[in-house]
Amino acid sequence: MSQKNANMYDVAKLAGVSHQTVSRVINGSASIKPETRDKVLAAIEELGYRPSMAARALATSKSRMLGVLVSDSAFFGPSSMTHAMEAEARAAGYFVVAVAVDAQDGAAVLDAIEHLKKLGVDGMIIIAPQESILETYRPVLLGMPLITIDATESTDASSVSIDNIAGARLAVAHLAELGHTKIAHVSGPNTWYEAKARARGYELELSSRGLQRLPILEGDWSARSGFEAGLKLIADYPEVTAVFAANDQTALGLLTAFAQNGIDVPAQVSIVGFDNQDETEFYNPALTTVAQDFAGLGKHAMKLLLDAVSGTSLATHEDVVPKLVVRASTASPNK
Amino acid sequence: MSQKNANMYDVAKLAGVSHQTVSRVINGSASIKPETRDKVLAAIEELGYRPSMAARALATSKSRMLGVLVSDSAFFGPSSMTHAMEAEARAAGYFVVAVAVDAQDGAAVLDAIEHLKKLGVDGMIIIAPQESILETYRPVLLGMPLITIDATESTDASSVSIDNIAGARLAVAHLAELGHTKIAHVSGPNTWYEAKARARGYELELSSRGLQRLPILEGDWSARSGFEAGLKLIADYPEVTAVFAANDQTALGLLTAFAQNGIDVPAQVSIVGFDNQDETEFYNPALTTVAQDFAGLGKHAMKLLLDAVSGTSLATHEDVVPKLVVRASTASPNK
DNA sequence: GCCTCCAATGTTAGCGATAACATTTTGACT
DNA sequence: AGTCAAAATGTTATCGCTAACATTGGAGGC
Repeated sequence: MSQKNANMYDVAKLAGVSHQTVSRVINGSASIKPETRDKVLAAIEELGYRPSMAARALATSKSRMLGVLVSDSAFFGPSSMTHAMEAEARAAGYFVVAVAVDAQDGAAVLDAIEHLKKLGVDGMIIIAPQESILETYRPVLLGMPLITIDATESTDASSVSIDNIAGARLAVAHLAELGHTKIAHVSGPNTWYEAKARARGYELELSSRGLQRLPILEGDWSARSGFEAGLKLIADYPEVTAVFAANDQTALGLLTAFAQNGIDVPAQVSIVGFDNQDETEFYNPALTTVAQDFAGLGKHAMKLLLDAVSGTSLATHEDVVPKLVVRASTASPNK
Repeated sequence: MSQKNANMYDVAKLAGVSHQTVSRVINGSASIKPETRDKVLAAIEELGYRPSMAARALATSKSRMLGVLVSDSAFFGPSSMTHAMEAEARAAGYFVVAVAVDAQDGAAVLDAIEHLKKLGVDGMIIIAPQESILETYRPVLLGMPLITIDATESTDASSVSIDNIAGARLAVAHLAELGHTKIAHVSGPNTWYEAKARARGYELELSSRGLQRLPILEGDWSARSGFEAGLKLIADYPEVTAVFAANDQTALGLLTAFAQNGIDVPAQVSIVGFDNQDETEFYNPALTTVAQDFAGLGKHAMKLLLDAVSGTSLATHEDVVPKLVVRASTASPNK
């Protein structure tokens, strides 16, 4: 038994045609007689032939590989997003190489991009949660199809974003409509686009309603930072009756801080999160939050990249609009 | 300006040497005069030359790409695990292509494996949480370096596992030592190795202590299933004073079910989770749970694969031992 | 029946690296 | 200085595919 994998010539010989004909069959060329195609297909089957990606890549200078650069801070969104991207790419016969790095670490990001270029990816998606990444490294990526997922307000055809401002406004509007007037915000780190956009949405909605803006407490997306912000709120801002947290984990920390201090949510304080992670429904109380369609976003971004790579540029900018999920952590304030 | 990327011959010409010498410099061959090396390196730098992975793969029949097959049920562990793997592989100059599929769907798994073989990966890691994957598809993978991450009791050199049985026993022992005698278990789906191993550990620890074994409630890892199990426990097993949940999310559901029914945790019922996700510290009350080192596991698995692929087989089976993190959700029962 | 044209297939030449072998330096030792 | 092995470098073939051009064989027009 020959261990060596069959190549195109082996298939050609068995099928009694030239290797080029085999190539044509594989690539679905138009002018192939059905019976020839069948012979070739049978030979392929018999030999268990699998085309060599390496040889194809060498001949076409297209690797059919796509790079995805993710921030490694293991948050909820990116993981479902990358899975969706991978599925989409795979369905189109592409391969995804995802690289996770700390977006804060410029050298690491550069290194990761270099790594992907070394591989010879045909295009890239960069999930750019922080300002640092985008502008600095764009030059390095010149000439390469690139889609970014960010929270900027750009309407670039090569970017996809969730409208964080709209999402934040949704959350704050909900609180305002319940009758809250002292609404605080615990933000994410303000080096992050998303954190800034949500904070911006918070401010915009407040001012459009003529409500007083309270100091924004800066967190770091973690439950711990939410917890600490909660303690500070209790100590320094007793007038606050509602808090908009930049993400669900922060909201969880807040929930715990209030619970431990005997403050009832939502009777005394209302809390809204952001992301709608699976578990939030079972927080105590169930969390009112802003739902993001991460998977949909990832899928859309990958479609754009696939378009760009294959030349059929249907690329359009799409703002994914988040929506509010009202649960038990919000109520009208006790006057 | 020439758009075309420089190749090895361009570098050779600029450096005034043969292309083979360039190849030697790149691959760190021993017999190269330092000054020649410097000339070549300078030329590489000047041209911004990057070796073509495709050409190299074709010539060596090694792609330097590794496949990782993950279950797409987006749980906590796999994501930190794959990140750790990717980092480890990248440091060794390898590329990781991760494919996420529903492990339950046999056709999808086969398809994913086929996808990776098509790419020509040099080896694979399969995170095999369910029985279905492993035995069925091993034949398809013959001859390919393969590391599995599972929860079996095998001590195969090509597998890595977290000792779920030991972890479960830790949790149950903790409860028993607090004085609990009626300890219930809410398991994961019993098609999963991990779920079965944890249930097994639960049973083993109980019987080694001569404690009564209660019916195991089967959940599906979700907070919802934990919640529902909690309601059933309250209705049907009022004698239960402690619950060991198969994972943290299930524990969260339990926490909520008890809270909503006015049952105090830990005063009336103690709860232990499994995984030690970041947020568990801020559950209300803070969750006692079994910590798993997912990142360490992923890193170790990748090291094994790298060894296997590069021939330097130092491969050893390693059982990663989880450890208990005691927090506020467990206490001695009120007699 | 001959020519044209097009569909179907074949032939040859790279893509950019490494492998294997050939050749030229170099330097140590007589 | 002359010899010879070892070190350094060069040459040629090859990996498995696609691109580009070349060839063949009928179907249809006149």
